[in-house]
Amino acid sequence: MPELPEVETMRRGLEPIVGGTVVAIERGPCRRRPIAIEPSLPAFGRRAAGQLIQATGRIGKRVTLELSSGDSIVFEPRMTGLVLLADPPTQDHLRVRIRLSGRAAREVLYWDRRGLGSVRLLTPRQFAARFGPNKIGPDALQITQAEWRERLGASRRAIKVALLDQRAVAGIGNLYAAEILHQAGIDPRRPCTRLTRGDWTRIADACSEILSAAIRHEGSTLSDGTYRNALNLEGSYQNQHRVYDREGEKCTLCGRAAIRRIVQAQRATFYCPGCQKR
DNA sequence: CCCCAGTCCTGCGGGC
DNA sequence: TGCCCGCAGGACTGGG
Repeated sequence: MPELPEVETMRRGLEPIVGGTVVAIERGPCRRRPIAIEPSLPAFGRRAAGQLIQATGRIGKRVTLELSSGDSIVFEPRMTGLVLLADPPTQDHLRVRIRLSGRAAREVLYWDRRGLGSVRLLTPRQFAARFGPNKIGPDALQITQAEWRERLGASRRAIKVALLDQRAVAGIGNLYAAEILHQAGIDPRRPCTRLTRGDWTRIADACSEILSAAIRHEGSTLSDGTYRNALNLEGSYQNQHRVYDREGEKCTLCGRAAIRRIVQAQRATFYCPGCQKR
């Protein structure tokens, strides 16, 4: 968390600042260990100041602002980062403030409780090096059925583990991997090599259905309450989860089996042994 | 190619 | 009731 639906919701919330101009970037009041900011703030400010924000974008789980200079501001929220146009949840974890001029919001804030995220200003060359096709796979909302098979079909890894590989497909994290496989009716431990053409079709369909439904609900705000959209409002897709964090509960799809929790690649995996076939 | 453990970090909830 | 420990997992690294 946040994964593709949450990051896409953040991006959409930033649309009002398109057409605005960057005035300055400065550190927020947070006095903990600083997050990764590149280049250092003075250079960041010199290069970004005066630039028009031409568009918002998203690369997997990162939000981007495309500047008229060709440079991009890239926010990577990791576990607890938020990109905000509204007041942050606390002042204490407010890391970066980007002041703007123009019709809409006066500033964009980057807030991050755990501070694992980053804010970067990348030249087109740096952008291409970090996010080229050899570094990051097709977006989970764009990937075609053929690409699913081509990119993952030969892997001997368990399908759940492969879904988390951002070089294979970009944007899926632990929560949505569980929900997608449940919807597709596939056991998370099944090796990719043992998936049939029909399985890949169901994964492709489940992926677009689950992620677009989650975007419609503005993402999932879990019990820790961290995730918020750009206006600091909670999402509601957590109410639609069928397996994630529901260990022991009866599956709402088959109505019979209890949801199980296992560990794969050091991460929790939730699935329904009744609905999801090996 | 793939796996595992460790790293960053904070807040919380389980257990005693 | 209070305190400590372990867990949450996104991206990355180094060793096997």
